[in-house]
Amino acid sequence: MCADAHPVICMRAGLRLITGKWKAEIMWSLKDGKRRFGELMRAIPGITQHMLTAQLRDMENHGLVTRTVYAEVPPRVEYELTPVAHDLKPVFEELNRWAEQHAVTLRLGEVDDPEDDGGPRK
Amino acid sequence: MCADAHPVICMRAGLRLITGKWKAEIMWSLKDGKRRFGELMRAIPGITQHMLTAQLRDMENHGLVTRTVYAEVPPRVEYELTPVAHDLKPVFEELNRWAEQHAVTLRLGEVDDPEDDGGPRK
DNA sequence: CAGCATCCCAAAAGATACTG
DNA sequence: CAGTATCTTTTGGGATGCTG
Repeated sequence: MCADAHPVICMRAGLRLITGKWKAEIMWSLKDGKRRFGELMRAIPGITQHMLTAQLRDMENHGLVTRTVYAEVPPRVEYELTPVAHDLKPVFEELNRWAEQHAVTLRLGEVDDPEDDGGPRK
Repeated sequence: MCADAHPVICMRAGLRLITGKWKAEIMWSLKDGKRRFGELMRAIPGITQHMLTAQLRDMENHGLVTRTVYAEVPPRVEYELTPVAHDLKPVFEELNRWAEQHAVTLRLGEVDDPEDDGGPRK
């Protein structure tokens, strides 16, 4: 279905699923269990409602998260990673290892957004 | 320098370095050794000169490939992965494993480009 | 609370033509 | 051969306002 082509084609398709400015952080925020929409907003500084909604929908369509709506007032919606998404853990672990190991060489500090709100880096 | 923030921030920065429609395929084409510009063009169907040049320059700036120009006529330029890029192998291996394992669930066949040139799928 | 709708901008990617 | 230079298109991302 995919492996009949070069493996790299399959891989590239997979890579696209976890690509996007916020997907990694969303998954990171969900790795320990369910989270509500508002919790995610607060857990991910800088993201807008629009983007959070969009990326969650995207991930939902690709089977990476489940969305559960509770018929209550006020409304409550919970998101949770699927087993498939949890299976990505080794990928992220390897990536993290690589990124930290070569952070200096890669000048990772300069790669990402200059969204420095003036506050200290923690 | 990067690990002082949440690990996910560092990882996201690293992820951006290998993100792009062609980077994975370029690295794949270079994994067994040096290649000339024209060889890469032929090895990566669909890529344009413009994009190949741009991505190679980008990767060069990030220390993922080296570019060697030979003063000959006709000109010859060879590209090669750096050790840092080779170190990405485990990441790609895990990603590939994940993608192939869940190809059906993720419907990876529908994710990527519909660049079906009319020929049969293999 | 958890969104959707709308408009807008910037970055990524692609087409095409030209060159040392 | 291995690129540059332009231009156009596509995509991703963001700001703001409204709503069940």
